[in-house]
Order: sequence, then C-alpha cells, then structure tokens
Amino acid sequence: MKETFKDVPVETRPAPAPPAPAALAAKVRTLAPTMTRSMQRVAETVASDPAGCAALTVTGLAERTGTSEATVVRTSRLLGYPGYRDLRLALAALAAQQAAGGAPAVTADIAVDDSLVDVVAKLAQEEQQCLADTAAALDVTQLEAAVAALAGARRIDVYGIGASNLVGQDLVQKLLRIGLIAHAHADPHLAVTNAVQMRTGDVAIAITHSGRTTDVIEPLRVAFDHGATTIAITGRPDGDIASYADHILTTSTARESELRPAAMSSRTSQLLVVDCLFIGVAQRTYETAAPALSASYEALAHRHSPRNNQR
Amino acid sequence: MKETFKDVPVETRPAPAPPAPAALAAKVRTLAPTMTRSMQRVAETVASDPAGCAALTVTGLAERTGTSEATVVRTSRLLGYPGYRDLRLALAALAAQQAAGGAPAVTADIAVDDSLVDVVAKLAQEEQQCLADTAAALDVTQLEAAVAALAGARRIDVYGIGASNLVGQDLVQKLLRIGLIAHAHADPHLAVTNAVQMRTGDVAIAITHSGRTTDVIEPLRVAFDHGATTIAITGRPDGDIASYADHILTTSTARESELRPAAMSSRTSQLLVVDCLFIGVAQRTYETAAPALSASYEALAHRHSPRNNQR
DNA sequence: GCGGTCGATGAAATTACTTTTCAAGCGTGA
DNA sequence: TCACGCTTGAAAAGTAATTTCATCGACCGC
Repeated sequence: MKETFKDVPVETRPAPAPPAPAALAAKVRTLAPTMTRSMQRVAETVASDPAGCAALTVTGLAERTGTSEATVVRTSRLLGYPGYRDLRLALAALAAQQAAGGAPAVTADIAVDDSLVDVVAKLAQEEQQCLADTAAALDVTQLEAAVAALAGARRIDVYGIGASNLVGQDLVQKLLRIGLIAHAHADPHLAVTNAVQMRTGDVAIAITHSGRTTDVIEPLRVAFDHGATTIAITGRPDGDIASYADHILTTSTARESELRPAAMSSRTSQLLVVDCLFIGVAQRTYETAAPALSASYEALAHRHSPRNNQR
Repeated sequence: MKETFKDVPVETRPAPAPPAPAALAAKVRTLAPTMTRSMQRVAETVASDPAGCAALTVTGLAERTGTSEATVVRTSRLLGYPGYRDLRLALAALAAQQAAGGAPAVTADIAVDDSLVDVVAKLAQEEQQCLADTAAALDVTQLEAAVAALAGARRIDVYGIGASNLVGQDLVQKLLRIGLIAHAHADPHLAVTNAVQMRTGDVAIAITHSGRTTDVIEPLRVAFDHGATTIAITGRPDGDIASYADHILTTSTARESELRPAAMSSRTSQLLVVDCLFIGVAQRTYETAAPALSASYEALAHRHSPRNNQR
C-alpha cells in the first residue's frame, strides 16, 4: 500500500508538489525548455491527448512518440509522478475532468430532433429537479397530520383519475401491504357511492394535479361532508379542492413542453409525496407493519422461478 | 474517437458495451445481487471510495477488502472492464469527476425513528440518485431499437404485475394518447391468451424488476414464439426473461431497507425508462403524435371546473 | 582535427504488477 | 452423508513498468 519513494533522481526541478491533476498542461509548458527533445515529444503528446494516452501502456506510448519506454518513464518523473503508472492515472482523471467540463448541464426543453441520449439525460435531469423541488416545497406539518390520520384510519379511500389514479393505486398497494384497509377508485360514480359510506375515523385522499378535476373533487367533498378526514395531493393548493381538504400536500409543477406533458413531472412529484406518506405511516405502525411487509414478501416468493441467487 | 485495437481479437465477452465512466456506482448496484460475497465486498469498496481505490494495486485492493487478487480481477471483469488495470483507470476518472462535481451525496438508510423531515429528504435524495443511476446505465442502443419497434408497431401489449403493472399502465396511457394501440395486462391468464394473438409487427413489453416473475415471463415468451418483437424492462438483464427479449432495458437497483422496499426505487427507475420510450416514440411519430396530444388535452378540458386559470 | 567527456537514448535485464490456473474449501441439494 | 458445483485464494504464468547499462553523438579543449 505504501508508495514507492525510491531515490528521487536528479530532480533539481521545483516539483515538491504532489502530482498535479489538471495543471498538467501548464506543467508541460513550464518544464518543456528543460526537457530533451524526446521527452518534449512525449510531454506534448500526453498534454494534447490525455484520453488517448491514458489508454496506452508505456510501450504503446513509446511507440507512438517514437521513443523508448525509458524516456516515457523519465518524462513521467520530470512531470512529478513516481512513474508512468501514476502519470497514466492522472491522465485518465484529467480526461474525465475535461469530458465533464465539456458537457454543460442540459436544461433545454426536449425537442423533436433531440437524440435519444439527450432525451434520457434531459428527462432524468428534469425529474431529479422535480423531486428536489417537491421535497423543498412539501409542508411537513401537513404531512405529519396526514400521516397521523392515515395511521389511525379505519378505512382509506383514494380518488384519482388518469395518471393520478395510478399514483393512487401505488399508494393503496403499499398501504395494503402493511395491513391497512385501502381502496383506489377510478370510476367517479363508484367513488361517490363509496364516499357516502365514509365517516369520522375514515380517511379520503384525492389526487389531482390541476386541483380542478371535478370527478375527483366530488367524492372528496362527499367524504368531507360525512365527517371523514380528507387529504388532497395537488399541484394547486389554491384550487377548488382546497375547500374540502383537511390537509393539503402540495406537489410541484414543472413547466411542460409539447412533447413532455405535465403528467410526467406531476406524477414524479405525486409519487414522492405518496412514498413519504407511506414511510411515515409504516414508521408509526411499525409493530404491525414490519411483520406484514415480510409476510407479503414471503408470499410472493413462489411466483418467481427458482434460480441460484445467493443473497 | 480512436480506440485501442489491442483487445479486439480477445473478445470473449458478449458485452460490447464500452466500460462506463460514471455509471459505475449504478452498475455496482445493478450487478450486486449476481455477485458472490467477496466480489460484493470489492465492488462496494470500489464504489464507495473510487479515489482511494485508484491509488491501490490489485494486491493492495485485495488486502483492503480481505480477498485475493483473483477476486479483484474477477470483479473488474464483471463490471465490464478487461481487467483491473482498466477498472483502475476508470476509478481515477470517476474520482476526478466526483471531485469536480463536488456533491458527495450522503445517503443513510431510512430508520424507524427518523423524523418526517429526514424521511422526505432521504427519499427525495435516494430517488434522485436512482434516476441518475438509471440514466447512466441505460443502454441507448437497446432503447433506440425498442423505440423503433414501438413506433412501427401494429399493436402493443404490456405485461406487468403489482407495482410494475402500474408502470405498464402509465406507458399504455401515454401511448394511447399519441394514437398507438396499446394494452396493459395484469391478469396472467388473459395476458397469455392475448399473447397468442401476437405476431410479427406487434410488440410485447414485459416489466419486472426481478426478471424472474413467471406471470410476466410466460406471456412474453408466448408473444416471442409467435413472432412479436419483445422488450424487457428489468433490473436483472441476466434473468430468465432475457431469453425471450429482443431488446433489454435495464433499470437500476438501489439497496432496499426494511422500510423502503425495492419496489420504490425500481418503480422510479422503470418510470424513467418508460418515459424515455414514450418520448422517443413521440418524436418518431411526431406528425401524428402532436395533433393527438393536443386533441386529448382538449377533450379533458370540460372535466375541469371552470376557473380563472392562468398558465 | 582529434580525442575525451558527458548527456541523451534505447535495448535488455530486472522488478513490480496483473492475470490465469488450479486445487482446496464450503454450502447445497439429493 | 455424499457428491456436486460454485467460490475462493495461493501460487504460477504472463505482462507491463522500471532500472541498468552500453551506445551514440555532440560539444569542447587540446
């Protein structure tokens, strides 16, 4: 593990510094005059194409520069490294830095003629931003209240339409896993019909990005009127839905473009909120949640083909 | 753009993928389950301290991880590098990138007694990481092929169970919006029944995190046998499902804790992949997709309560 | 101009590191 | 319990890096 501190050769240069990472080009220029011709060739090659040289062995680089291995090693020493091996590592690092610096953050909208590589990068970037925004904007007090209500709920109904319905189903799947009684409703009529049954001690959750989806507001209102605790997960805390929600969890809204419907970012945001709700509830009902979680995991085991899988 | 040709003749690896620079952490997590214990130790060490490991020789790293040189080399291979030497270079590059990027990203597991503030922060952080990992590890070539298949598909069937089913539904909702014919199947029997109808020109997509969910593999196999183009979205590209998939899109795997089932990160990852697929398809069918998108938006307008709505 | 000295240089020897091989160990399922 | 197969590290084999050393050529004094 110790580094080789072999006799520092003739090294009269002022290079007591640890091997430089990015200052390599500068060092080459500084030291060039003191170098012999062959060494200059090596140094120059290395400085002009770090990435390419990093892929080469001593022999390879010697060949490419038309010199010998010994010369390459000597040059490495002169540049401040213990040997070529270390110069090579520094070269790889430098190349990575250059590559990273060269690729500026992608913030532009996704365009029709973007390459798939760009699409992947931009989508990931935007969804990450969306998560960060959501986390920052989430009102923990409201979340706390919502979690408390859920943890003690006799029955939980979730209303959502379209993409929001999927989020609702996700939440319901999770809640069921920890032994709570939850239902997701997609059909507005059935949702209202069921909402009539809700009463104090029950919890109704409405998920709507716009905060104005009547098909979702209506059942929440009914549940609210019947005394259930109501929670709204929406991007518009000032929307119509606010009137009937005891607790409001705000999701973030990213700008949407033609190709990127708002559904995408709202979904990401909603899912984070839903996950937070779930974890919060699981924490508060840990005594029953933990065994329920492992039980549901066990129950699924036979659904997988048996394979060698040590873990 | 110049590559070293020296390793071309060897090529015993079925992995034409060039060793990834930044996707290393993601790769470690994705492949961790398939690794043996000692290899996991090595992979973990390497992923958690690239800079430190880059300074070590095989022997040094073997010592540090309490394993042997052979194991280190084996791990390097598994991660997609020709040998340790190249892994080391990648490590140096990664360290440089990290140093430049700055963000160290501390991620502790979510604990039972974490406050909700912590829960929100940790969840957001983990899901962001998951997105970044997925984007880094996604094989764009495979994605390209999958998009091409979808864009020209006569009919698209999506198979998924549980949380993966929701992802499938999300994809289907989006595809329907741009005028494609898509169905999501949750019932395994119906899925197989429908899969029998598939033929050349149709596309079947299976979504399973484990890659071993028989209820999902079976319909994909049937569709595959009937000549449909098959796509697998899975966290285990080496799973059973690979045999019946023309194109494999790999999702990333975050470590799961008791409170945070794998379903959470796999869902995030799957959704990103699905979004990429969708955008890709929308780009390629822009002529028809754009009007379809605005049409579906218009159609929903009356479902919202009329309100002053600036946007 | 000639011989000597000295630095530069690469070939070859040496050493350090990497990779491969192989047999022992260990868990698993019959 | 045994046999099988996978995991694993020790050591052999191989490869790359470093050092040594002899050669070469240039410069300089004689």
